[in-house]
Amino acid sequence: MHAQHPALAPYPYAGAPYPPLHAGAYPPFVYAAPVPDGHHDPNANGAPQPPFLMAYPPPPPGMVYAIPAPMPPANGQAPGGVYPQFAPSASISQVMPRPKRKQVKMACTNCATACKRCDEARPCERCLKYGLASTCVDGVRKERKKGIKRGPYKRKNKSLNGDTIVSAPPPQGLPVSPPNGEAHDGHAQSLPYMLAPEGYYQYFYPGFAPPVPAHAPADGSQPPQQNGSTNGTPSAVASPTPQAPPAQPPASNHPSLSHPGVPPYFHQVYPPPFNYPTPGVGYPQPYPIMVPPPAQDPKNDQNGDSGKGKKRAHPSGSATPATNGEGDPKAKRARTGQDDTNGVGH
DNA sequence: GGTATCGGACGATCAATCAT
DNA sequence: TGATTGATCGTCCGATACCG
Ligand SMILES: [Zn+2]
Ligand SMILES: [Zn+2]
Repeated sequence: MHAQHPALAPYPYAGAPYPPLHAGAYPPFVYAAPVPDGHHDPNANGAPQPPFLMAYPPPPPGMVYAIPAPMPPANGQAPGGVYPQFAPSASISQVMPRPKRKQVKMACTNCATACKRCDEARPCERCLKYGLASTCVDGVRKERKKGIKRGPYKRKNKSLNGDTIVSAPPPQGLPVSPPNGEAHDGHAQSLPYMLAPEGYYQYFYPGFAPPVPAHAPADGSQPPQQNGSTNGTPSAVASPTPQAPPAQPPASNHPSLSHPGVPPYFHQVYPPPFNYPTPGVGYPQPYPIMVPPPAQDPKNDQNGDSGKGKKRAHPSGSATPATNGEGDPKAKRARTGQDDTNGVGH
């Protein structure tokens, strides 16, 4: 009930893995390249003129920028600080990576059951809020299956430029994985255009010609994808540098690069600004033009989830897990290791 | 208005593979 | 043996249903 939504508040809990939205230090202004859409007036919606001057939006809830962040309070709380990133939009999505969602290592049983965000604290925020503190404990991770055969791997060699050359696997060794080469969801292969500084993730702006010297397109034109199907999907662009992000556990602290006065994003190529008029003024609505078309490519949807929303399976009239599924939590997570639906419970 | 439900995307982990 | 790949498992977003 204490809706603490500053401006687009993320999550209630303070120990969040991502830094607070500080007005001043955060969103610098950046330019988003005009949408190369050829025809169809971009301003038709009242969107700003091409060289959009925008500020970085506040961290979308649960999202984090995949770049170093100022260390959190260090209260033994959230493991890592990562900067929130922003949700790409249609045009942007072509080159933009999507914001990364940070997850807690282990959600408490209540949150897990309810499929809601949890936090590191033990009576987690949510449980506290709903008075479930007493039952707020983390569940038990099931052990991963072993002895599963896998078939040949595709090797991705990298050139100095960071291009990834995928060497196709044996023609017939059809592995047990999706034929498309795509791991499972859209986790596309990364395509490093420009190596990010150590410990940083790779990021790009759409249509943004990075200050790359001459041979920019890294020797010719190396199509970003290896699957050839996703024409530059968001996720296809940046992902943690494929080759082992050097000095940092993917999820957390980013040691170096703490420039006193200069916010980290300055050192880093950032995701395109979403469309926010001005920071601190509340965020009315993103400019329409940036909004991606309804779903087409399910994998491409905004936050990853696309056409969500479903009908209730059963009238909750029965043993509905009281306040968050304490009722029969485990029952949901019955499935194990299917493949497609990922071990999702429910 | 709030909370509950839940499909499915996405993140993180780690065993199987592969290169050295 | 170390590095890399990719499947598995877990988290949780976000739409919808239900309830007071
Ligand atoms: Zn919790
Ligand atoms: Zn809890």
